[in-house]
Amino acid sequence: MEDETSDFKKRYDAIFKVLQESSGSNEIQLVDGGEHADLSSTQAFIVAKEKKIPPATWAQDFVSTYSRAISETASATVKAAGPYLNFYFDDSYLANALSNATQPGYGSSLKKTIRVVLEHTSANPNGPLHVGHIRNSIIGDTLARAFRKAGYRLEVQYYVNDMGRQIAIVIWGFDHLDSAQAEGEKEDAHIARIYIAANRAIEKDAAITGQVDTLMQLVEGGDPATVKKFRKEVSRCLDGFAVTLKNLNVAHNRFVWESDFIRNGDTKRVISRIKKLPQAKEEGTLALDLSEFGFENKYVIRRTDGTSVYAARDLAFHAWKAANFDRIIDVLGADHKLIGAQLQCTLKLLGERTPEIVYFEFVSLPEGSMSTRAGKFVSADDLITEVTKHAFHEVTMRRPELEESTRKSIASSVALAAIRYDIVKVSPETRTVFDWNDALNFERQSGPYIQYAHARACSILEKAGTFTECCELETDYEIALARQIAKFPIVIGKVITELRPHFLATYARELADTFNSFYHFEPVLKSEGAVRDRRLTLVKAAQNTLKESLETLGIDAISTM
RNA sequence: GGGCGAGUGGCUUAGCCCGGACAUAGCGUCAGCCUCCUAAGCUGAAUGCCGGGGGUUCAAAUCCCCCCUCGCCCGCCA
Repeated sequence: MEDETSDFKKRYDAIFKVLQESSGSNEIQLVDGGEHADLSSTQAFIVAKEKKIPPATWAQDFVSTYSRAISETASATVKAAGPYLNFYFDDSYLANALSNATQPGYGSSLKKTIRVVLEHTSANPNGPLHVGHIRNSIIGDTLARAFRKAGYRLEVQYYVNDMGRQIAIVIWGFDHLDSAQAEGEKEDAHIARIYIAANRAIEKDAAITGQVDTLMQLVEGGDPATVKKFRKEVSRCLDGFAVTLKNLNVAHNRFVWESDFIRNGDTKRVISRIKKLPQAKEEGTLALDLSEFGFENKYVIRRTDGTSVYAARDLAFHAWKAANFDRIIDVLGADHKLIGAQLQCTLKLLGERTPEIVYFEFVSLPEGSMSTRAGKFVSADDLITEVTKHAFHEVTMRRPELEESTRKSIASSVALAAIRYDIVKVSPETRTVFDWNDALNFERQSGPYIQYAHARACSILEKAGTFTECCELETDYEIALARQIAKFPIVIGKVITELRPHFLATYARELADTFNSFYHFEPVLKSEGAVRDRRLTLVKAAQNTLKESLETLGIDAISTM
């Protein structure tokens, strides 16, 4: 089990301390050495400035004076490359890492007691999930998996916006339009069809807006018949989402309904607390003046007619999360940045724990932004269907001898890998345009590419039979692979501290790259004796690390493809 | 108008928070590799004023200022 006391961290801290002593500086430079070394330092430049000596000279002096200390406290050697200091861990570092990496659950940490709540997806139930929504789902689900891997107690929630205007429009459509469900039509697609039709009707006849308002008042007032209708259609839409999310290997622990925060009085309670804030302004509406924090507009909490707005329910929801969890994480689209910041600011004023918010930029189509209302979107279901079809075709071309059921099973795993990886690999702040060619690409920088490396490793292990574990490495390819394997627990740690799941996507791809080079240049099954043993050990470690990486990405680690 | 984010080879993309050693990789292009562990693979080549301009620094894709372009947001919607 890796933890705060991991081998890497111990060595890092030891070297850090020596650098502190030797330079007498407050500022210590010690980073990943990349291709140069295990760790590198540019401390010489800092010291050179302070003490007016050439950096290369100081680096040389450091090596002669502190080599011994480095060796004793960090089991590492140090070399000066001009002004740069390069630190190389001794063989035990890779040997330990390799030995850990062959064990099930590699990369997991000790169980932690803090409770984390993670909210993601939370799309309005007015139509199927589309390729924009599932960016939220996949970022959120990958983070969730990384948290669990790191030993956190985690609850994943979906916040159901069941009393919004969009839903009222859907209900109006069901009441007034030809709304029968078509043969074989999925619930969420059915609801989208009615929602789109209702919006067209509203465009033609503005009077309908008044009827929609009436529905909203009825539902907030708790009119039983209206509430029942809302619940029914929202539930049906969620049933549709459940199928999509299951196909994407995305899971939630709890669906939290927005209207519950009206019913249980939480919204009222949070509003009365807000009233007491010095920033509160009651002039018909209840609103907060957050201008001292840089927010220009008023943050409205309650309408003139006494009903609450979304923000009020969201505050109640977050106050509840704050009371029950130690760390709160929300995954939201970039369009929520302003209201997210206002929410955080208000919770702070109330003295509540504030959520950490992960924002992701929009996915658009080549012809422009997506819109459920206008019916302009690529649904996640269609995406899954098309990619699976393509995957089945590819599997059949490559492995015609396999049973059809096996090919189908591989195809669905490959499709899932392609979709999830294609989305999670780009950093959240990068705006993307959905592209069928990218979605259907199963080559390098794709999920299937990483699955393929894993399948190759499995194939070798299956043919190898038993072997004696051996962690003494020789060639450059062996060492490069082991170094990459050793980084896995550090990457998991980075993903959860920085809330950036694409680090893991990049890591898994690099691990597959390194493994493929090793595979190409270092024959395993044809080698003999100790060479065979250590290469098989490496293959086992690589296979297991690829498996753990893939599974944390929510991708099946299949053993043949 | 204000706020936030982005601009990196023909296309896509990492690095930016925390400045350092030849800017990461993919697609596409070109040249190679299956009597050898799955070619969804591997090797090599060409292609970059890291949007523009200033500044800070021994050192800037990275930090600061200005400008340009694009996206999102600025509702008693959610």
